[in-house]
Amino acid sequence: MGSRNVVVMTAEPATRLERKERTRRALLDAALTLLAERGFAGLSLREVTKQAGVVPTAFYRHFASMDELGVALVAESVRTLRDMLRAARDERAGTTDIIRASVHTLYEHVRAHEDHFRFLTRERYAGSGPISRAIAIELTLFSSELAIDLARFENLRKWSAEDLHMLADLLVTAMLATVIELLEARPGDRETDETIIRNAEKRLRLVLLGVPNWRSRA
Amino acid sequence: MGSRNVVVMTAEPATRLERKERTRRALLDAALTLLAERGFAGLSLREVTKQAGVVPTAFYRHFASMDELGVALVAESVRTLRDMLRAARDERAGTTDIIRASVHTLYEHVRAHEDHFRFLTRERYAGSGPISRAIAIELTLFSSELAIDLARFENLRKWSAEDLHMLADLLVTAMLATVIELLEARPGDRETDETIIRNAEKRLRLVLLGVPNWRSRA
DNA sequence: TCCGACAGTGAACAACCGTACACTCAAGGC
DNA sequence: GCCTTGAGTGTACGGTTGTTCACTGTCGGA
Repeated sequence: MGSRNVVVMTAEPATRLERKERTRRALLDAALTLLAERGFAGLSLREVTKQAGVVPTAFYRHFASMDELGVALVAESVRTLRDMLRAARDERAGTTDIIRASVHTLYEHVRAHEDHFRFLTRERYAGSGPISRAIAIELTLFSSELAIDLARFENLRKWSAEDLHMLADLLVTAMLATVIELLEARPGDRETDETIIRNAEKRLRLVLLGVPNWRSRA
Repeated sequence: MGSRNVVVMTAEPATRLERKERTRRALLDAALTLLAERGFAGLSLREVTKQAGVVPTAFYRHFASMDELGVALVAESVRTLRDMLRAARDERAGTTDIIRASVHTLYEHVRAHEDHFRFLTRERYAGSGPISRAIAIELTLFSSELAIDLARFENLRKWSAEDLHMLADLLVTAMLATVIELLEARPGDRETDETIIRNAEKRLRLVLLGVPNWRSRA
């Protein structure tokens, strides 16, 4: 009560563009906060602005509609996802157990950006709106990037592009399932986390076990 | 314009319970219809009753809240899912290509009950409400049933229960991914449908290819 | 130094929401 | 044949929603 506010604002707002960017961020963060316990469809413009500490009409200075705010969140969340893929590339370079390393980077990134991952996984199929569409597009791109990565492996050198995409999609789907399990786990439950990780590794191991024997059909 | 109404009501409603059941169905069907283009969170009680041709307050004679209506929809949709599993069991009994047969039954059932499958896949992660919880529980049960089925196969005789569940989960996840692809496909596009089916078969083939070489670790 | 641009304000609106309440009127047990 | 039960009606309410409009005050370029 007597203590100062927890969030300390960087005292002087300097330039005008910085001010604007700051409330834009406040809006995005407000939405992300509210999205912890509700789907995007359950958010109202007024709620978000209230949470951001701004009057409702100010919203329109930054976004034309809630959908536009949502698409911005997609872009932001996808960046997090891409960062993870890059980190996975780097991290597995030094190790022999690629699966273990990949799942580990996944785990770390999910725990560090729960809100982004929650948003992506929840809204992916939530409706037919612009947000689900945007996520679908970005996830296809993401899967393609992974396919390119996969093409470098010895076992996969002579796989067709189509089969590589199939494999990449399967891996992405499995990974996203793991993400959801992690997000639904009771926070701080170390034991559950390890079970989920072990399961994710098993799944990947099983899938990749089939790779050497793969013979593409018509 | 001059023609009679398309839907012909079975003229006399007979008993009172039947009447009640009929408007209950009307409410459920109204919801399913509206859910074709919106998420459950985007439905309002008033909308549903209007679509059902009933006054808003009549809703409470059947459900205490929209959530309760949603849970009823889960039960109904899960029944469809279970019917599918049973059909798959029967259908694959006569064939050698189990994968092809299973994917085929999946396809037929999805196309015959698009609304149920759309509801399940969309609302599965849509939030943290009673509906998502109900779906999660039912899907776990479903996965367990599949695991029991799997245990009968020669290749899987000596797999641990944990590994069987892992495999069942993986298969369910892959199947649901196929369902979503089918639901998102442009209706009536035969070519796209076949591509999706072929892809689904490939995915399953790859996963099951790893089975003979599986060695469970600590 | 002045002046325009513009991020944020505050009041007002029409539309919709869930729900309470008093009601009608036909079905079905006695 | 009467009387209770209860599915469906109609009105009314208080609250929330998205969006409009005219406004204020300050930052930053001329």
